[in-house]
Amino acid sequence: MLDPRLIRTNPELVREKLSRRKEDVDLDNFLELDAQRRTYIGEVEKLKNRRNVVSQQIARFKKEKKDVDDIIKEMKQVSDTIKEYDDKIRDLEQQLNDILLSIPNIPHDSVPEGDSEEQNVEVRRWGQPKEFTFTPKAHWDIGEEHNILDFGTAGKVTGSRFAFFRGLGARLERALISFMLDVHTTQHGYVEVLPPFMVHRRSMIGTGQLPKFEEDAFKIEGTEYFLIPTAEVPVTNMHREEILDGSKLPLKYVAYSGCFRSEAGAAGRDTRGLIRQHQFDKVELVKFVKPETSYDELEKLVADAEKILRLLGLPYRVVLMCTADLGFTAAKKYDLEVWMPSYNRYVEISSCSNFEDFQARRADIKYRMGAKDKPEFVHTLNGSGLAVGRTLAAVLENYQQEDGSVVIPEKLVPYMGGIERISK
RNA sequence: GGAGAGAUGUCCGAGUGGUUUAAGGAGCUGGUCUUGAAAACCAGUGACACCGCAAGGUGCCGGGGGUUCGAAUCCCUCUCUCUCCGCCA
Repeated sequence: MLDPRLIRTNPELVREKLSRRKEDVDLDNFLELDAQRRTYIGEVEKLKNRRNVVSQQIARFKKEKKDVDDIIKEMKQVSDTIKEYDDKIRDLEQQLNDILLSIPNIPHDSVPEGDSEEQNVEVRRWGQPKEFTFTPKAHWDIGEEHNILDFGTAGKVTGSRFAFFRGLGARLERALISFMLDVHTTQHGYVEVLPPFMVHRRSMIGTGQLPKFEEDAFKIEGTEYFLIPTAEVPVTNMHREEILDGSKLPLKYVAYSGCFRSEAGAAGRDTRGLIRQHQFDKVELVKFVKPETSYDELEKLVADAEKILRLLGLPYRVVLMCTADLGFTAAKKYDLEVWMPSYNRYVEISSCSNFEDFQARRADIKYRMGAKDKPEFVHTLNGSGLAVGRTLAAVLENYQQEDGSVVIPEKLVPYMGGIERISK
């Protein structure tokens, strides 16, 4: 959510900044309703003041046994008008809020302008894609060969875009989760959280998944609960409607969760394998920071996520998203893309964003330095550290051997109970 | 799922329709006293949000709605917490 005051006082600036997203945003309606709202508030507050004053007068007069019928009759009138204006204001505020919730975040000035993913900018690469002496297999073939991934049975039991992990596949998934959590808690200072996998509507609005993208989410029938599409939602909303102690910032959390995405519109892409599933595991990093540090914190967040790929020895690159590929809520976003041999290209495995105060406004998360200071909105950030299913896919593909076996990355061996290789 | 109890300012806690539209205490800030501190005493201080250039005003006693000239107080509804029962990993 943008600052309504900024829109009111400097609509041209907002318009110009938003135009970099190549999206048409109508601010005129907002400005019009906003002006109306303030007019009504001015009127109704005058009346309320009169009501308060006269109410006390009535009490006094009654005590003195004076006649108050006329005043009460008049006050009835005033009261009705107040109700009328309050209704009007409520209605206007509802409309204004709906508009505010549907306006995307303003891109940071350092974000390149673009109208498609073509204009995303590669920032750096790490590692060399391995030269295979044979034709590398796709991870779903490797997985089925070793009977560690089973998509067919998942189709029978649930439907398409679900998977069974079994045997060493299940163990590898679990090993990756533990490994990532351990690195982020012990080396990067994050506090581990295991959140609810369902949240109510207000939380989904708080982080920006709703109201615009309801068709992407799974909703539990007969309840107001949504399956979380990412741990970002419950973890960011942990501090909703709170005023945090500024001296305790930044707050850093790492959370494992299952993630559930319907992505109704995305059918047809990446239909095979683990890349695009309705349910997947993710280890998510979330930070609450002071505004002046948020861009430094974003760089650190990216580095923390990169660390996992480095420790696993998976080649990757970092890409800065252009304005068209930012998503609704981010002011700036980097993607980490891991090398996937069967795709013969880099594939997104993490997305790290600074939302500035966009989510903080929606979820009402503030901080205060001293007891006398005014509370201010925090900046929130998050990033995958990493998407676990895709990491498993990347491990299978990058570590496959000519004989069909898969070598377990050194750092994962302790988490695999000493197993160094998956083979038949 | 059933029954009951509760939700008040930073904290504790009073307050069942109007004589301060949040008492009293703690805390916090300043002062007196003291070599210093504590204690005591005196004074001040009540989150937060909105409107306004400002003065000031308005809202806020878990959320929302209603009754009334007037609601923390009465009514409806929702949420959460606690206790007991049922069910259950």
